[in-house]
Amino acid sequence: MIDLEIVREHPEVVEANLARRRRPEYLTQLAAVRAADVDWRATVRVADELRRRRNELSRGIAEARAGGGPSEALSAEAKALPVRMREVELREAELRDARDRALRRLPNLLDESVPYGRDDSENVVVGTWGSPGPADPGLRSHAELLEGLGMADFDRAHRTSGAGFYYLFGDFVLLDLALQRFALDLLVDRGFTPVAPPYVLRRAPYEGVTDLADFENVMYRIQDEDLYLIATSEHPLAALHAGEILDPDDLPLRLAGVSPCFRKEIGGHGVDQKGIFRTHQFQKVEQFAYVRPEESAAMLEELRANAEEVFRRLEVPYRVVTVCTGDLGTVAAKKYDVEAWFPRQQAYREVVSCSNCTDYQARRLGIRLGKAGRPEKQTPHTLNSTAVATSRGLAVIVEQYQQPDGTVTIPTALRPYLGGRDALRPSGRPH
RNA sequence: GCUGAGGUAGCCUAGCCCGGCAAGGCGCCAGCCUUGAAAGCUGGUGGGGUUUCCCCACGGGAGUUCAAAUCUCCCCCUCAGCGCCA
Repeated sequence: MIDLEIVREHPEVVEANLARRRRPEYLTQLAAVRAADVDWRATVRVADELRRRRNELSRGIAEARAGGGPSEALSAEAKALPVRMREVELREAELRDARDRALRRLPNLLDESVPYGRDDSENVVVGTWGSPGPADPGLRSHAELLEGLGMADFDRAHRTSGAGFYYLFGDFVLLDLALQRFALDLLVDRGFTPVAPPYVLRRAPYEGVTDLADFENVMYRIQDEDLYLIATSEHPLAALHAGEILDPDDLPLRLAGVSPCFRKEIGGHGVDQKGIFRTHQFQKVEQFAYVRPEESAAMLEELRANAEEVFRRLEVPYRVVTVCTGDLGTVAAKKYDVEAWFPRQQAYREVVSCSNCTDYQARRLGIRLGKAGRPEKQTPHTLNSTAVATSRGLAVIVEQYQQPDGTVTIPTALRPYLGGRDALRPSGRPH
């Protein structure tokens, strides 16, 4: 959530920033926040005065009784006060709630370097690596290849669990684990601490890490429980320090989350729907960092460099885009996507999302900076980035490394994790 | 799931039975002292406001009352023991 102080002191700055997101309702919401805040402050004064008088009378009654004197006159006035107070305090609470609800719905302030644009077609390419191969009509989709190898069964999974789920088999399962371990080792080398987080979160901490629309559209809820399946380990990693005071000397904190991810909304249409590119469930190794405010811009580049390094070592061509103002999510101030080259589709598709959430997440979670015994008002920044998601990461490897005979060569970087296997070959799993 | 104990400021704790301005310790900040530091001493150390003062804040909410940390009701969370369990 945006700092209320900034809204009060520099409303024109906030307004100009929100306007860049090209959603007029944000400006309406901002106006609502400001109006409710002004009214709230005025109402607080009235309520304060009533409470002051009541406290004064209460003390008078207590003193009169202690001195054995009469207190009836005071009591008479005191009895009349609560009626008026109830009314004013109700108004005070309503205004505060209205202000806070509207404030929480406002998106993060955009970083100045975010390009202005309408939608993902106006994201700006900031780097490419490797060269996409020429179009080849003989190339097969990853789903087709995996089924041919006996390493995935989508049809049965659709019957047991619905579209968006899958069974994986044999060496492909080992490849999945190898890819996770490969990414994790790379991060550990670079100072990250691996974290196995809880796969469910309560609603209260969850509201701190994401916006409310996600509860309707994205998250699976456990029936009759106040628990939601995580959509990414970013969420439990952000909630990890909710309500705490972090020592700036301990920052930056680099965490590498490993977990399955569950998402109801998997959206979109396009070629090769079948497979593991868009799924309700996948594994992900996630980078997460808590940093001092002045460090977050540099940390965003660090996380991005790590994500790029994963795909370089896998020798998968990719490009990096800066997500434009119209396509940026609520929580991020700036975001890069890494898009890997899918040769059959002849297209770059998103495989990594790398975000600087600045103080937006941390403030909602009640995280502050401070030394022991000396909490400060300043809020740390949080950042997150995919290292590798082993749905899309696997999909692109299969497409990129497919051979004419239907086998799939294993990237050199992953072979040490696979006991010397150099290819996925038909497993002979009976159908 | 059952039983019990708890939730008070950055941390730890008292107050609750018996309603009347939230006490104390640690940590932290400042000052004094000191060559310097420690110790010691003094003051300060939650949020807000129209800032000599006032209001709010004791897990959350409702109620009783002139007045609630304190009494009543509902809910949430944590810990311990028991039960169940890979």
